[in-house]
Amino acid sequence: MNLKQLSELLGLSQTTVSRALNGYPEVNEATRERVLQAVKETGYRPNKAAQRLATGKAGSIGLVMPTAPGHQSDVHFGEFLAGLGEEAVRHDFHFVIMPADPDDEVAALRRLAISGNVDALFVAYMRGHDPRLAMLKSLSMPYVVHGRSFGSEPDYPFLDIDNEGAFYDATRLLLQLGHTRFALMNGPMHLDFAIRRRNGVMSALAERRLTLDEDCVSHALMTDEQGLLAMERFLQLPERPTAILCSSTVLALGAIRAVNQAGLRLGEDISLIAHDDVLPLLKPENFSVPLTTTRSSLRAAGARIAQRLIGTVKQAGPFPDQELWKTELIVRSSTGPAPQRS
Amino acid sequence: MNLKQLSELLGLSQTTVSRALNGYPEVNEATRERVLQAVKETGYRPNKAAQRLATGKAGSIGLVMPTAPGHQSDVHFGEFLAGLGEEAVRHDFHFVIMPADPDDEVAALRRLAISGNVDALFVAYMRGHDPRLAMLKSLSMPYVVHGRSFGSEPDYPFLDIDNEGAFYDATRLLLQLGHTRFALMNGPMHLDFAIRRRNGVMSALAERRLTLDEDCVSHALMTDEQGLLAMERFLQLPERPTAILCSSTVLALGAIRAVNQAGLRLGEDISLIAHDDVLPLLKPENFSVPLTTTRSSLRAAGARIAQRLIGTVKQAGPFPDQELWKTELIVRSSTGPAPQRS
DNA sequence: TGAAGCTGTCAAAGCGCTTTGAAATTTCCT
DNA sequence: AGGAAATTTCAAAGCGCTTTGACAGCTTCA
Repeated sequence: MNLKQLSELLGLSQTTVSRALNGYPEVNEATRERVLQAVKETGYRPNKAAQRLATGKAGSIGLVMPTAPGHQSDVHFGEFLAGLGEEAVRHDFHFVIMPADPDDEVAALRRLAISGNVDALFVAYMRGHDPRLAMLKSLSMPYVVHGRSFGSEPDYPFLDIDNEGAFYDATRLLLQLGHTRFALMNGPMHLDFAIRRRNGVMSALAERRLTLDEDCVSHALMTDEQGLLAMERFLQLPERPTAILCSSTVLALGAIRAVNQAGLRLGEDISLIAHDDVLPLLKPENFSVPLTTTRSSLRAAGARIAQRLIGTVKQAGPFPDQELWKTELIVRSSTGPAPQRS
Repeated sequence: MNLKQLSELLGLSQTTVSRALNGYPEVNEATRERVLQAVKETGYRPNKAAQRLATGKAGSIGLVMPTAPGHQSDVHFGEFLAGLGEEAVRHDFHFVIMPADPDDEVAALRRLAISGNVDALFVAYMRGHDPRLAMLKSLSMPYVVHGRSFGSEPDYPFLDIDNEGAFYDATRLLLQLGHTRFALMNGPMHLDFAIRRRNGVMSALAERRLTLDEDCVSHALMTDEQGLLAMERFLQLPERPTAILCSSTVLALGAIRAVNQAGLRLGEDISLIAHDDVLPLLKPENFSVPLTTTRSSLRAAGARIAQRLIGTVKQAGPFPDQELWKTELIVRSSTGPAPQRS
């Protein structure tokens, strides 16, 4: 069933039917009713590809999903998608996901943009000096970046959390508790958030003339296994750190296992603060020792970005171009005063 | 840059250029070279919407993502997507994801199919007597169901794991170890896999004239929090179960926390077998007490389904319509002989 | 009563691509 | 050399929708 058939059925022109459907004012209310009724009866749905071709609008947001055989999937991606979806479903938008090798991100993003399949782009997994930025600017298609790109001029639309501030505050809390030996369990080194979090830690330490030893930093995928491994390494250091900053509750999971296995007590021998993306499957308050965290909902960020993107496409008023969300520092039991030097 | 411009630039007709691009044999090799060269120089990309309109093929797989404010996102969804993506990227396919309220799945799926945006559908989160099945059959669009629908005639293309067999085997192992008091920590009751796993447990128990008490079954979202809560409930039962079957390693995470908090030892006081979807963020072998599991890679299932779907769209040979994958039962340390009756 | 202004409807063009069927050109065979 | 066959190219139609510009049919007002 297409427009033509429907209009023949009604004895109207395609024009009128189309207008009736799209809410144009110049069509008689009675006629519109009749059309709407027929749509219900026939189950007619406009062909999106044709609509897209005619209007240039597709009602969709494009994103690139990094994937490859052996490439670990990322919980954060799913959670973020849920946030995007929550908002998109309200506006009858959908997503076009282009899977791409992580090494091929720039090209994949360009393909997606040029394909004419999407109205706007969402970009994540930002790196330092990210090469996608230049391409996006040349594209004349709305986009929002989740995160930022360290080292690039911040002249693009983004939504980010204050990673540096979060880890600065967390570090200060631990300093106030008397800790002096710190370790950082971070995400992959090339990613922007990892760089900023590290900087946050370092600048808080610098204020006390402390430094972060190379041995006390781990950059790795954020899985519980990596958390376990990193923590085991830290614990074997001659000068064992007592304060751990951790880029994800998933990493913390493994880290805590290592702490337990070493016979140490969390919140006493070892203090730990993790960043909490508010993943529904892992609540910091339910850990056997509830976790002190810096918190910011990944899902909320997704919903907000979808809102901005869809709003821009629909030309529904201006949106702030750049948003920096503060994180909350929530103190629970995994942090405590530094143990007396043994 | 569109086809017309490109062909004018080359002094060829649109037909010839189109054919050259799409690998038709009736075009001179020299001409094809020239066209390919021009494409490189101009960066021309065909408009997908137009292609879709003309051919009826979109190069995309559609799926519905259940979402709503407050609706928990699901790790399994992301992992599955990674599997689909891994295969799709090889064939230059993409995904169209339609977010939809979980109560609106049937309608959302139909909208997606009729929109003309996708060539094939992937359907998950199957329920008992799933109403989507009838709709899919009426659709004349290829689809593959992940899972099955308990209570419906299995006359549709699917890929499923042998949930019943997995939990039957797991239960038998525990029976052989002398356990008699069982509990099952399952996913949401209406979902097909939950029904089958429960049946697997019950039929193994029935062979020994044992039953599964209502109090010893929990149906809930598969998060660590629900695992914790369910296990706490089980542990307070007057006749405490000693053998726990668990539908996910994520649930197991919480469950084990509860076991520890109760001062019980996993693998001694309590034996536990969990189903392992091979989520990259949670490896059963890294648990403080490595977990005995039934294993089947969700990601591999995703890749296989993508393969079938894409193959069907491209008419690349017939695929088996129905696949039932066996799971592996991997014994680690979380299972042990039943403790002596105290 | 006729010009002017609304309303509601329509025919047709156009979005960028593929594909059909025909035309132009080249190659082959007798 | 002459005609058939094969090769290469093309013009035009069509995919299903939106939108422009025109046109009837009614009101309205001087």
